[in-house]
Amino acid sequence: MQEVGSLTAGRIGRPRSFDRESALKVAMHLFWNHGYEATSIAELTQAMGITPPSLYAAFGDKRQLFLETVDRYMGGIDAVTKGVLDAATAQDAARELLTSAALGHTGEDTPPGCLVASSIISSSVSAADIREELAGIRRRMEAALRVRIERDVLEGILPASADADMLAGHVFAVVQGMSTLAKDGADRAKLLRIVDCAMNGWPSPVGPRIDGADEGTATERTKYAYDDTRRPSR
Amino acid sequence: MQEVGSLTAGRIGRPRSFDRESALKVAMHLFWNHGYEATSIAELTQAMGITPPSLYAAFGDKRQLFLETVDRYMGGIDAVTKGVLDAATAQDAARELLTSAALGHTGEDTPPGCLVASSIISSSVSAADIREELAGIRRRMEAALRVRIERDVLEGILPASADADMLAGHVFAVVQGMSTLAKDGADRAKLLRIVDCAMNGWPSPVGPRIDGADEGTATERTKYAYDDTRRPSR
DNA sequence: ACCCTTCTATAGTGATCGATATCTAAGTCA
DNA sequence: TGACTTAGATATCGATCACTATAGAAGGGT
Repeated sequence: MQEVGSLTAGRIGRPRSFDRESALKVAMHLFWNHGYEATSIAELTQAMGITPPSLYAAFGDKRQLFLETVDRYMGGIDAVTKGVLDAATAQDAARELLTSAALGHTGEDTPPGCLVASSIISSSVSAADIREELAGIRRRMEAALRVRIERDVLEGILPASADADMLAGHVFAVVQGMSTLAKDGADRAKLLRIVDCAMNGWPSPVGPRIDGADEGTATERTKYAYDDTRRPSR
Repeated sequence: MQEVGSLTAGRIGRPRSFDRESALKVAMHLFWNHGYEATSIAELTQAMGITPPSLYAAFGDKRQLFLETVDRYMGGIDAVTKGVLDAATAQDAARELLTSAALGHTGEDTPPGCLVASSIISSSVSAADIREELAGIRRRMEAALRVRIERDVLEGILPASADADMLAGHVFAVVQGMSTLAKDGADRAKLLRIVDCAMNGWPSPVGPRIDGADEGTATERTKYAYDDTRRPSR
């Protein structure tokens, strides 16, 4: 996904006259607003201030451009899964995922909803590969959370009756659903209360107290400073 | 939405050579699979076994055809909201909504996911009205559940601390999210367990026992017989 | 039988889709 | 400065989009 030539100091030939990074950001916002298929090359080039040949030369094609915006949006999917696995408890990881989603879906300077969630639904036959790619991202994140939950069960932090598959599935169902609600106009406060509601169903910890475990509700923790250059969640 | 002439016994002129009802069912399945925008007139006419002029004569245009399939899918939205308001308790209504959704999203003879949820996301500028129509359907159902919850609070069945807006929002976030999970291959058992997880967060009833209130979990209640001619949920 | 109405099929409307061939402008190197 | 390399702009590609004008086919009413 990285340009080869951009690493070399002196490029021969005419240098690019637009900023690739800011153009990518514009494209991300467009995809974020309308989804993958509903965003046309014409819209993209107009908003990015470049012509179609420049877009194709710089980003490959529409598909690659979209996947690159997704990668930028996620801040690297590994960052998300790593955050889940590194959380103090599985419950913290779940709450963190949900809260990040609620905040990310209602940013002031970003379109409502989730870039990935907005594009994962639409499924014309030609975009089946895009859909599968996005589904894979969600599955990897869900798997990370599931593994984290199972670890807590093994360590006795969560009761043995805790169903990791169910809990992780529920979390990502809520993440996905909050994106739609945000697109329909739900504000940040409502989403954060939904996060609290979603976390109410978690089994109580049974083990010893965990250092650094955060038991505060999402609505108490609106202290996040969010920008759209690095987006840690979907 | 009903044809005027179909009510009169003897129609002058050549009668329609295809079954309107079964053609509508085919169209519903296509929209259900790919969403509103990703389903083309060419796909529709081919699958329905008719030509474009016949489609437009019988159903108006693509938009009206889709809205008619949605109406058929919901079995009339009033049926859903009435079911919510008539439930024994708000908690029963919520569980019923979630269970119906989990079952409807994983029917054996129907596409995975939800017809409405699959089309509510994709939002090209030209389909903004469709999107708003679907969002209105969701909002009306959510409002019905919210009213039902507030009634239980007033009657002392739910504690005064119960947040109706939050609880209703959470339910429909899960409904929406389950549709995506189903499209990604989640099976019925997983969705039903997610329903149980979602209902775990509900506040405990504080009032006297309600006759007919059902406290069973969704996974115990897989006894539903589902067909796709009447679809009570999204 | 005829007329009249409606349906169906062929074909094609302009618009837009993603993607490019071609040519010119604008730079870096020797 | 001249040779080389790449970016940008114009124009357009074939395919597909939702939709329809036209004309022939097929039935009911009398």
